[in-house]
Amino acid sequence: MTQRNENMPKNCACPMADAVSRLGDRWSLIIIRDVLLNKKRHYNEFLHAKEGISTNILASRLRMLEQEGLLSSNIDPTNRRQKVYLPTQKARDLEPVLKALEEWGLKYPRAEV
Amino acid sequence: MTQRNENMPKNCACPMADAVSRLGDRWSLIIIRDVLLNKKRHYNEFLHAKEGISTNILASRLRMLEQEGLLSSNIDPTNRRQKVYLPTQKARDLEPVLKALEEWGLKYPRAEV
DNA sequence: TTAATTAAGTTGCAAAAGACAAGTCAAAAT
DNA sequence: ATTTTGACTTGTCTTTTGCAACTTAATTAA
Repeated sequence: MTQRNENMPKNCACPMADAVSRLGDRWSLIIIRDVLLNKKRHYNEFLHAKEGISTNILASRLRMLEQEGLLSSNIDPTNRRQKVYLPTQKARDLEPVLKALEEWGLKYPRAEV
Repeated sequence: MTQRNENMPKNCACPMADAVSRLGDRWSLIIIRDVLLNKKRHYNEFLHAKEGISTNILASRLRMLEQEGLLSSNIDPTNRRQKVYLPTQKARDLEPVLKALEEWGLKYPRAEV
């Protein structure tokens, strides 16, 4: 299990740094994007995002996002081996962050495409 | 030198993921916050951010942010051993991202303070 | 009704990134 | 001339990531 930057002080008094310490890794926001904007709901859908996350990292991120209260999960009653992940309000409230990142990314695409 | 997630495809066609692959680590946005909002300009000021970045990581991040065109650096003419880092427009355009993260962080402070 | 497939993981190992302490080196202050 | 300071680098250790292979239970196919 990942441990979100334990050496940052817990009460760092800067909500922005606080947010970064919880979301500032390479995958959390990608998963949030997929569940929020691309309506992905299952492990396999997240796994096949074109960014290419690996299975163990995906599993640990889903677990962590659930612990952080950004995702909820239930077993699909119609197919008991499918797990359904859903975004919480806490995740939905990240949409402005995604939007802002998207706009910046559009304005400044990476150099050596 | 850090290498921002080389295994993400370069042309991943999602500007948001593209932005995350360049800024989604524990320190880049903290440094951008300091240079942008807290008007920090020198290595030592960044170093003493209350989040506690270590010297080698700070050096590599400053170098990388400069390469990415988010910071410019010049030697202070009045004190030739001081290096002055300044944000570029590209960095200033991250302000909406910082704002959005801050608002989310305010609404959802970390649990076990 | 046994056999194959599939969803959602786990395990093991190598490589990369991060943390911490100590050291370097040139410029400036004493 | 000596000490202090700013901006780093180096070395070592730990943590996180990436990759491949394996597991387990549920479902589908033969």
